[in-house]
Amino acid sequence: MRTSQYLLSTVKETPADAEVISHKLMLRAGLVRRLGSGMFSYLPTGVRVMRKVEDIVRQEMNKAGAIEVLLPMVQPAELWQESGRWDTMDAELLRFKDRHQRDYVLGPTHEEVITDLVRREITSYKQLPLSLYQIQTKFRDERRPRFGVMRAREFIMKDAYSFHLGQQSLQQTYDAMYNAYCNIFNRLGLDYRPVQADSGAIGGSVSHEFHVLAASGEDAIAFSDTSDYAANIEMAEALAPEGSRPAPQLSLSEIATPAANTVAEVAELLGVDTSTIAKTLLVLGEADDAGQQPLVALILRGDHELNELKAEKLSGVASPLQFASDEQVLAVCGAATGSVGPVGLTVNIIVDRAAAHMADFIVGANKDGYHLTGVNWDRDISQYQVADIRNIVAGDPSPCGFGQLVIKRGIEVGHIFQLGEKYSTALKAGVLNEEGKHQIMTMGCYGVGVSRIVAAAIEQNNDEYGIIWPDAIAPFQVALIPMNMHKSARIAEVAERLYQQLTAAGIEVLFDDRRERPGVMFADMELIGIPHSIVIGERNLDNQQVEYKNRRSGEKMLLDISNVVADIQLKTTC
RNA sequence: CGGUGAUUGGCGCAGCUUGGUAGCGCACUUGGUUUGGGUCCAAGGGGUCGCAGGUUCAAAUCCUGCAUCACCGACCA
Repeated sequence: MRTSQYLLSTVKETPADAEVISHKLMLRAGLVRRLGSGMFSYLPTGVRVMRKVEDIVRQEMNKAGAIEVLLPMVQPAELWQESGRWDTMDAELLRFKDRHQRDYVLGPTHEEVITDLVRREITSYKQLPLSLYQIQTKFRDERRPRFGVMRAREFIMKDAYSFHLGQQSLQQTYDAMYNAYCNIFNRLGLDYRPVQADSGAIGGSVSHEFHVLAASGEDAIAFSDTSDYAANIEMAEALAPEGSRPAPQLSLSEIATPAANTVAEVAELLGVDTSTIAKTLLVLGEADDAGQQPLVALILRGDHELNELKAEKLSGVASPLQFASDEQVLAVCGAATGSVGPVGLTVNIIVDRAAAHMADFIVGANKDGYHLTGVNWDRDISQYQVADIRNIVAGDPSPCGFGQLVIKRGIEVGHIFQLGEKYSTALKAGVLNEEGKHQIMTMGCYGVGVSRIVAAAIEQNNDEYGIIWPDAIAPFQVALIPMNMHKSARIAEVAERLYQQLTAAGIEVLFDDRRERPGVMFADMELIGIPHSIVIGERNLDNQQVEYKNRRSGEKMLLDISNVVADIQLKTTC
């Protein structure tokens, strides 16, 4: 490609609305332009990168035995009513009507459509297992789109769905997909981790997320410092502290804590560490037969945070988790939220494992402006159950039994789920099994955020001059930069010749044939992040040489013109 | 959805307090100059100042409403 016949669209100044580095660089390097909130046009360079990512994903999907399809983005509401998600999904599902006033949705995901397709096409167990995938545009009406294409409303996703006669078959495909995902991210040249995850609203049980590690990531991931264990921070189990609980030393007494309502305020007032205080959170319990929701008290150590996901999974706790109102708190314990405590409380009490290990601790006195000190389990509070309801913190022992947890941030670029029969049951998608009986299929689903990968790769690979693409997804492999070609016939001749030779050898070259000064060319090629560049100048031409420079390492060397193609082939393949 | 802020040429911004001819840098066009790291000089084109209403002799500027966008949070996963 010649720059004179290309749309470079690089800009010097960063548009004001970009916050994260990938967004800034995607705008400056001419990869995307914003059309509206969370919607982006892809310029030629952006498309080239996206195609590279798609090709790798496509190859690995095919290798894993999945077959490519293409499903409509506009989907009739009936299917979503049939699965139940028409009612359960919130405004993230974009709904609209056609000219006949029929309801439609803009597909945020395709479980409904694929399950409908498969239930019509597949009738026998002999046709299973079956894996289908597509690479296509999705639309999710995010409440707050941000970080450029990283959390856009319209984005490109690879979504695959597998259909099985039973769990064992699903597990096999799930494992194959897991490996395919590892292959994908290895080939993309990204620093990533598979982590255990919650399956959330999509449904199902077993689930892994694939995260690209980056400080700007929206998700927190917990890793063991000595084993392979990695989990979404919401999923990581907080183990009970080692050893037995210390014996009570102090007797129960009441202390005035005027104007101290938070754990931090109480700790400061009393001159103690927040870890010696137990905080009591009142939430709604599960509705009983009469529709009443009794309150439930959740007790945590003062320095720990409630994990809402863990809490709402407990029986007796309402899901989604809902905190008690001020009136409800007052009615149950006779004090405002700042002074609630478990002593004498008549509701069900669920204690975090770490909090259950405390002795001689401090709690609210259920009396405004007072706390209790020297509180001890069993002696002062007899009825309670213990559960894991907190977020893990760095330094906690790893649930796998090896090492301590460290917390890093990641960008979720892939997510695989074992869906089970959630959608196949709702849509009555079954086959005749070996006994000739109708049997509901078991499903898995597997997503890769293609456009998000582009941004994530930039988050991980950039410097003060711009993007540094991994070779596998660079828009061009080589930048060919002639110095003042318009003034030197022999530079023009060498440049043209190298361009022809490299292109003929199947190498993607961006030949900067603009009549620009050298500095402009260098700056643009570095901003775009082309991994290898060749500078042709009078300086080295007398020796029949050109200069090579590596974008990532900064390594420079002289290449003989006669060997350029072979040398570049070596550098781009290894 | 709550909070904060923004909206002036393609991009980045000033002007608004104190109403009176719409400006700067980049980019673009033309000529010259320069040529191994975003040259320099000169000339030029391009803006109903987000929209609607109000106040005023006069509104980019003051008032009211609306829209759009971004950031923080919640939500989602």
